[in-house]
Amino acid sequence: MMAIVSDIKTEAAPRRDNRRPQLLDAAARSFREQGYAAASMRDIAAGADMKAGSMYYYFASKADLLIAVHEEGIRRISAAVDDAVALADNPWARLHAAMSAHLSVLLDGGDYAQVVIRELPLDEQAVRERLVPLRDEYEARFAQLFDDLPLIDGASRRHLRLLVFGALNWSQTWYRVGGDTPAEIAGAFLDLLKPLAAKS
Amino acid sequence: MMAIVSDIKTEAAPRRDNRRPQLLDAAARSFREQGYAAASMRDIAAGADMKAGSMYYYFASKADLLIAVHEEGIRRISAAVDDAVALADNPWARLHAAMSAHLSVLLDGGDYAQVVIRELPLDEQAVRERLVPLRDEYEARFAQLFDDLPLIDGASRRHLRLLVFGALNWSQTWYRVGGDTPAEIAGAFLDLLKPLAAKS
DNA sequence: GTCTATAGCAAGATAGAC
DNA sequence: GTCTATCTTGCTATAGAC
Repeated sequence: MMAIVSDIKTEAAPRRDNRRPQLLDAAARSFREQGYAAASMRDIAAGADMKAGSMYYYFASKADLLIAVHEEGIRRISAAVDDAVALADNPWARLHAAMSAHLSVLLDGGDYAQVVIRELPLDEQAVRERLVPLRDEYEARFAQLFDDLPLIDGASRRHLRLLVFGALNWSQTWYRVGGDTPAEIAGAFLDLLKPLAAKS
Repeated sequence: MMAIVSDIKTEAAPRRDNRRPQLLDAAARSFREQGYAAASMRDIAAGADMKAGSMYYYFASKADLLIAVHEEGIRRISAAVDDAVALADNPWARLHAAMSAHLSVLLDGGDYAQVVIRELPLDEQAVRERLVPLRDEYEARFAQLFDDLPLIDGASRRHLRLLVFGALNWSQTWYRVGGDTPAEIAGAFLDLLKPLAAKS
């Protein structure tokens, strides 16, 4: 009997942290639109229909908010890339799938991924130390994909990775909706590099 | 007689705008180290051994300071690339020279060029409208260099330019002094694309 | 949990003495 | 030209009522 009452109480308890997701969405949007330094806690709170003071119930500081946005952004883009890679069955197809997924999330996938790529606060050393490992862990997937490619002798896998990954991330600056799709961009870049494939 | 006196006075007059260059240097350094939004006018002034109020004699606003830094940065990197290109005598050599010069200025050339590449204030529309044409004019040089390459059929010059130029600019994020030199990076990237050269 | 109110501070910019 | 002093505004973060 007591156990039943206790269970009912647990089930009926209001969910905690109910509005944390909206707050995080609003933060991601403000950070993307204005940059981390220029975004204000008031604006972020307003984006979640909240007053500035209230958000400190969920996040202790603006830096914590940025870290949480990065974590969520990395989680999303990692999942998208992993899912896409799993469907491909050879090294070049896996790389193409990963590039397409990376670009899709970065260019059409909302605010989180764009913040991850663009916002590394240059001062605030403590924040950098939290965020850089998140990025490195994500990028390690790509290093593996490049290592697995069968290439002609003399091709530098490291420079190939830096070339491609840099170009993908820089695409934020020139991409426009209505032009090439992410999959087309990834395909066009890879076509330029296919001559490096080893003759089988 | 009067003319002579007048000439002497003109010649003896103190040079105007004497400390504008130091101020610009200090601004470039602060913008690079902290980002435009996070840099403060007080810090910039202190970097030129000046008080904050004094710098408004030279620049009417923080935005004007950023525009002036961009203009000087574009001037420097354009001159470096033009000089390097002039010494090369075929399309691939010209592109390699341009890439090396671009990277040298960007990676080892001080604060101005890094600000040009990295700092486009996301809000402040009026500032963007001043800065984007500066960048576009610079980038047009590279478009010409790619158009001049003799390539095998089917290679997209536009995507090749986006691939290479993006990778060059992104190199700021991974470049470390003591690793590859700018010329080596440019050479390694181009080696990966040489299979696209048309058979002569 | 969310609010109002505000502490405490730093920012960009201006005024006027020198 | 450069200074000091200050205006005005906006910021992050906190306190305490509800």
